[in-house]
Amino acid sequence: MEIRGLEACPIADVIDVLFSRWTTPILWGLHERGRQRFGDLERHVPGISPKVLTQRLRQLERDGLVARTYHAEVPPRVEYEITPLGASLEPLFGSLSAWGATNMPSIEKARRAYDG
Amino acid sequence: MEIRGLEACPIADVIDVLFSRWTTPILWGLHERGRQRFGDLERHVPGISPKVLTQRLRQLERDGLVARTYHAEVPPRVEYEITPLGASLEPLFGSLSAWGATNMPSIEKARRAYDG
DNA sequence: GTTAGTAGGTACCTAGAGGAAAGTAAAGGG
DNA sequence: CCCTTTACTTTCCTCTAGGTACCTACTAAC
Repeated sequence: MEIRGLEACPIADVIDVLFSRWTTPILWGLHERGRQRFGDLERHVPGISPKVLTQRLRQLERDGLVARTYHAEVPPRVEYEITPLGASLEPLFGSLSAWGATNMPSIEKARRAYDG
Repeated sequence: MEIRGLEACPIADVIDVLFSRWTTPILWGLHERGRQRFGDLERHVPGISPKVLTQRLRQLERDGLVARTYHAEVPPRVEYEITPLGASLEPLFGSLSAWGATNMPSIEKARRAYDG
């Protein structure tokens, strides 16, 4: 990773894709409970509105991280699932989770020290 | 406190710490060019305003990822550097960068397919 | 006395993200 | 003819993050 000379952050675009608001809870929900319908996601991602859930799912679909399957029934049924590209995030999220488990206590300690 | 779906996503709090806006360009700049002054950061993080740079530096300092050193001179001189806790992010950012290098082409391809 | 140079602080304002609530489509059942 | 269900879509509104511009303290040098 020799990006010396580049002033912009080289992982900025990756972060935009992976960590924009609501994306990780959605991906996590799909990863945890597998393929599921719109209403299931709405129920399991606490606090999200249907408008924003639709927006984020469209974005994830456009980025190829989530696949949408529409069943032309009445009432309509739509299923979402993680694509192989989305599944390739698993080790990344794993190390993120591991870093958090190791270091979040230090961060909270630093916060208490700073605030006190 | 921001609601990102805390109950549903176990890495939500880590993401709030590491990937809130402007934090990674700042950390990257400190990592690339080492200890530096406020004005240097302002120049090297393109587009950031002094107000927000101050806000983000205070947040990073509070979280223990960045250390601030104030020199009581005239004119004042303040230096920022990454702490060991901040430096522990290097492998994480490395795998993030690697994932991007491997998969961003797939994402852009998916976007073109979706748009077309 | 006034200017330069640094690291902010503060007041004001705007843009845009997101919330709430209502509307839409479709087919079958009553 | 209306009701039901689902997955949105649309409209309206709010709220806040962030931008702009100006203000501050401090001393040396001119």
